[in-house]
Amino acid sequence: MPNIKLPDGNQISFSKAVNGSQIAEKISSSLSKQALIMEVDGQLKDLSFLVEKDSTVKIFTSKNLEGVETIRHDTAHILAMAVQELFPGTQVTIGPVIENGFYYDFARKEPFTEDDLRKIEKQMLEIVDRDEITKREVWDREKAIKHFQKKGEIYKAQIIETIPENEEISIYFHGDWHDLCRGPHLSSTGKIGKYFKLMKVAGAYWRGDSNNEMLQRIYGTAWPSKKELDQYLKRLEEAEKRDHRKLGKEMDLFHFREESPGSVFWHHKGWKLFQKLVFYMREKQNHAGYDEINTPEILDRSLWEKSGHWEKFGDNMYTSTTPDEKVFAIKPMNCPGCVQVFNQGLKSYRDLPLKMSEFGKVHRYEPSGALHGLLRVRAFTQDDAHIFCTDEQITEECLSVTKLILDIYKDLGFENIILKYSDRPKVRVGEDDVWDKSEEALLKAMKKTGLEYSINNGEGAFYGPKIEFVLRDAIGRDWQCGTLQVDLNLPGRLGASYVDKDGTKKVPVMLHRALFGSLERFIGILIEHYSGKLPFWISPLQTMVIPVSDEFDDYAKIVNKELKGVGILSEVDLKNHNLNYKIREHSLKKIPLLLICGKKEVDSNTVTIRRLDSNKQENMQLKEFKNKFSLLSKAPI
RNA sequence: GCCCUGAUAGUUAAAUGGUAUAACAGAUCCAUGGUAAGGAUCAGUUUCCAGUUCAAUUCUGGGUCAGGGCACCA
Repeated sequence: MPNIKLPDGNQISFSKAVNGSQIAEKISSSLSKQALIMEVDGQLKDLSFLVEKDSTVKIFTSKNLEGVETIRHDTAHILAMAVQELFPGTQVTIGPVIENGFYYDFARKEPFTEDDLRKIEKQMLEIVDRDEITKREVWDREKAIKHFQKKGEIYKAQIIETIPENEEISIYFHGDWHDLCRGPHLSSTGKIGKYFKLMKVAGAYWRGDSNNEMLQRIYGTAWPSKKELDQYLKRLEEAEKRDHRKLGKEMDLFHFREESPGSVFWHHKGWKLFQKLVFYMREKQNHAGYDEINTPEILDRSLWEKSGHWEKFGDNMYTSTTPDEKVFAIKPMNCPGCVQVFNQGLKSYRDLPLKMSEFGKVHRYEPSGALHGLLRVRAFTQDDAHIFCTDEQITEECLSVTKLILDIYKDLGFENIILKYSDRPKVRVGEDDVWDKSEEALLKAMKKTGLEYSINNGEGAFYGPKIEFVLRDAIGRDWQCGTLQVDLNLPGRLGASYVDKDGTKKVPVMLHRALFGSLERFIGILIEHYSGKLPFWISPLQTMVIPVSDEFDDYAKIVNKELKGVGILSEVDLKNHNLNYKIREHSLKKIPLLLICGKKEVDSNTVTIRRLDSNKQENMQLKEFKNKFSLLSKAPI
């Protein structure tokens, strides 16, 4: 006699055990048609699950996230089914739901081709049309392992072996085809609908471990309706349009070449953008009490051995041997050099906190497969700083770093920030009790910020725990940028000390922090966030002066010169093209303001402004324009 | 580093076992123009190194780099 409690508070009583479909039908006939999956006392279940005792039940349709995810999960299963029908002998492994879709990993010698994907899609549609009923069975563990081993499904057998003892081994059937799965699933293959697409094939290690064999992963997307599928595909297209590698080329900002993979060749405009950001940061940091320093790029091996980098970070370091056989390393981090600056001269507790900033260019030998435009390079400039302080000052300094970071992100148009906290990694230097102290101090500071955070176990730096600042861009992607690390190890290893109140020498705490992280990477993110349409003050070319015809070249040249004179980044286009042509060209190059000069402007000593992405015309006295926009062209400090 | 896919004027693309095709950009000339392409005339050791072949940009092998992933990470 189960009493079923519904989310709206209503209760329905049944005279005997009922399944989800029957409950849905009782609620309304339209719900029974749309029902996909249900939740019984907080656990997701198949609609065929029999509810025997009093329970709270929620029914989900494709309007709920749970429903959509089940559609994706089922689509992954049907993908596996289709692959095994078309390519017998292929082993199935795992096929989880991911954001916007799913993937399935297969073990098969021959690679899947693009053509194969289209064939598989066809087969999947056929399976949907067959509308095979889903059946669930619970098997004995040993029976299941033997069964899958016998079938040649070695990976599935391995998965079963790792399922905890207290969990059921459930097998889902669609006709004869069956697979190990926790479930839940839709009631038949027809329920997933036809709005899915296989996107790409990729390699992926078994269990995500690079020591294991590589499987073939097929990625797919699935949605409840054609409209949603089309919207998703459209969004992907839009994201491609703002790819910083494409825009960087079009806007003439930078390029890469074979002679130095992962290192940027900055063109003039890209470098201007870079310098503007550095200038802005420098001012911000000066105001926040930092002293800028600069340290060598190449340092003797012995320093890296002392700091621990040689042992813990050596695989990522470039080294160099001189003609006289000395071994140097090109710095992968700025910290050891900075500690050496701190070590010069005696420091008193009165000097602390001492904040030293450095725009340090570092080199890291990243795995070739990791390189990705500006977002992952081998040579990059950090807006780095190291804060030397006492134990008691840690929390306050961490808070002031956080404030600075949030302030800067806001100026650059990012307001949506989350924090990620990472504690001690496996490969590390220092004693555990020192780590205990560092982790506690950093965690305390982070909680005090009141911002949303998540915890990543084991992902700290080798010398200390860290907070990472993750910002969300205009199209909802997350980028990890700033970082803040508490380090109780390196100062001691490199012999840093200060004289305390009582006259004894003490080892200072060192905080490592970067605001953008890497200037290169941040510029990549900025370009994508703004689709190349950078705010006026950061834009490396702010105005283009365009004469209506060559009769007005002289006036255009004067305007250009006057704008440059007040610090506006301006150029004049005297090429032999008509006005329409030039407007199109410079709009595509994303120049914020086009200034048109013709007879009207010459006679009245004005310019006509055309803003990027607007076809409105705005006439203004040249003098007024200069006053207004020279102010706007400056960084907001 | 690992898996898959690629590499052709400055850019984006097309084609072919036998002289490589176009658009745009660039240069020159004509048109002197009012808010997203006005018209005409001029350019590649087809990524590198081998091999097969009378002949390779095309087929085969290798290198390098790039793209999509995995692993790694700012």
